[in-house]
Amino acid sequence: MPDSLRQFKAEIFQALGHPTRIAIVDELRDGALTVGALADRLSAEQSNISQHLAILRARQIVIPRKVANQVYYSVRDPQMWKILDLMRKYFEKQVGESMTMLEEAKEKV
Amino acid sequence: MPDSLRQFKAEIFQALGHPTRIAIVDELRDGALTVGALADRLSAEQSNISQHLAILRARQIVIPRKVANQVYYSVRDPQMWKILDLMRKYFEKQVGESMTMLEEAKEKV
DNA sequence: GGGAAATATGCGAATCTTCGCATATACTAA
DNA sequence: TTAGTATATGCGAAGATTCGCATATTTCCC
Repeated sequence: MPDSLRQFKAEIFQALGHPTRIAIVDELRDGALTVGALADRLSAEQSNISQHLAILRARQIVIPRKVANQVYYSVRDPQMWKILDLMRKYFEKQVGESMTMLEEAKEKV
Repeated sequence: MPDSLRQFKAEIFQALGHPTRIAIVDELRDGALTVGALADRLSAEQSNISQHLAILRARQIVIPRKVANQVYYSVRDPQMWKILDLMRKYFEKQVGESMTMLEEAKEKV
């Protein structure tokens, strides 16, 4: 794999490597939202959300659309959902396996 | 989405958010490798690779198998490849769109 | 047991991240 | 223009990451 691809992947992963940013991307599933709306929904400081959006924007994960006074953010590429959904499946599988291991351990007592 | 899932996703993404760790996971596609082999292939310090492996291990992305003197690492869940592959597709689509935009910009000159 | 090889860990320096607060900027409406 | 709302940015402190080097630990072999 070329270095450039690794670098790109790492940057995207890193951008997604924060709970608040995951939450932002998730909130945008049903369509664009303003910064204020995001801050409300996530109970976070406006400046904090704005900073996280700046990171997502820099990686082109999210794009701004200015309407009058406000800025609507939306996820640029719907494929991003697929990545999150795949990660959810991964999570469920991991949890399932952990449960199985716990059950097996219990039986051994 | 529950907070726990967000937290989990963020932790996995963050673990993948470094070029060296992407490279490690990629090198393991064809099977387990020892720490030394990884350090060789990636031209990195042994301790550095070991530290990155510790991070991947903590997130259960990678599992160690001790054989005599050495430790073979392998990726725990093959679904991890799917996530990386999806990210590659995402990359290719993004690059494609950037190229298109460049072309369009060129035509306007 | 003693020495060598493979891996993990401790440490400190440099860098990066994250947050809240204050403030700048952009736009609206009167 | 002035006041008000929405968003972005600057700043500094606290904490996290990353790296190389030195060293501890484990295992092997003689």
